[in-house]
Amino acid sequence: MSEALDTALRLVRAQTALVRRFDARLSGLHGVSLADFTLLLRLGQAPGGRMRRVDLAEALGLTASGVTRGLAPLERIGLVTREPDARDARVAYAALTATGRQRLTEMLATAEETAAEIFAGPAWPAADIAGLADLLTRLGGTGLSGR
Amino acid sequence: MSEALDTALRLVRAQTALVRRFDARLSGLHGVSLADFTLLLRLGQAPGGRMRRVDLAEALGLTASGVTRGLAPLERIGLVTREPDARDARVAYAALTATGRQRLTEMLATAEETAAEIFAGPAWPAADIAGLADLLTRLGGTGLSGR
DNA sequence: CCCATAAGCTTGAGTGGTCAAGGAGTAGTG
DNA sequence: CACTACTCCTTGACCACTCAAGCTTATGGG
Repeated sequence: MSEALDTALRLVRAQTALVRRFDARLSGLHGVSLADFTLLLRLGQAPGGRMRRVDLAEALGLTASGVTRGLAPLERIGLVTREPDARDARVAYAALTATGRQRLTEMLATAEETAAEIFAGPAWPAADIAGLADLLTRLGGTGLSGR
Repeated sequence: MSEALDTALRLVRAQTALVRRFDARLSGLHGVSLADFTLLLRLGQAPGGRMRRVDLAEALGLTASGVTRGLAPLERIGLVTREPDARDARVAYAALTATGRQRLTEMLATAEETAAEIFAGPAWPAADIAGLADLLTRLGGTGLSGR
């Protein structure tokens, strides 16, 4: 088996472990999944705390319908609201509410902790973390702090 | 946002892109998903082409029930069979059939091609692919050619 | 020998996503 | 101004997986 295929499969495998770890922490402390958190985080990074659903989908690597479905429960619990666009009646922005923004900063703290634990220890000097981030960026996944 | 968290989220994002790409190719040419392929590949690497479901689950990063559900359609189309264990009546091995083994080698070829495309170009010297594989291995996902 | 506990597997219910279809609105072109 | 083609979003049907519960078989200690 080629190194390339092996690497790709390792990445897929590593992801499931990561996701499980984040999910456990986030759902235990805040009742949200990693997917929920990522969605909120992305909103939080957008100007005005709001984005069109289509752009959210692109940023998260989901389909439009995935976003619709993911947003629904977050609206129900009041972390996100739906806002119309004055110019274009087709678009429905997803916007962080005040409590959404507050809860997000709490979640962010535990996500940071979790990430720190994952990359803790002598096996993970800072340079390697940065190196990994760099390699992953080349893989086409747009990432969260770029665009 | 810390580099660690950013890296973790990038990895998650990169995975969805990778999976989509493999799924498209594999399902187009062979009618299987990446998950199916990985399962078959793992079986193919095991001595005798067979494994206990529990071990398969561990190797793939799934739960036991995930394996049960994933194996079912592969049994239906005759790529895998169920084999009892002489010593322990609880265990049901999953074993590649002859046609399963043959189809697997075809799938492997297209998976290799896909991986090669993904890591093609000057952005991906061999050393970086190996480096990425190494970093991913530290992340706890057991990978497919070790154990 | 019997029982308690544990291992291996499957099943029902629920979740989180996909895809295909469709409704509503916008924009460009004759 | 009308039509066509496209964009944004949602919905129904489905799929892949999880968790919790349960069944069957194994095992070790009294």
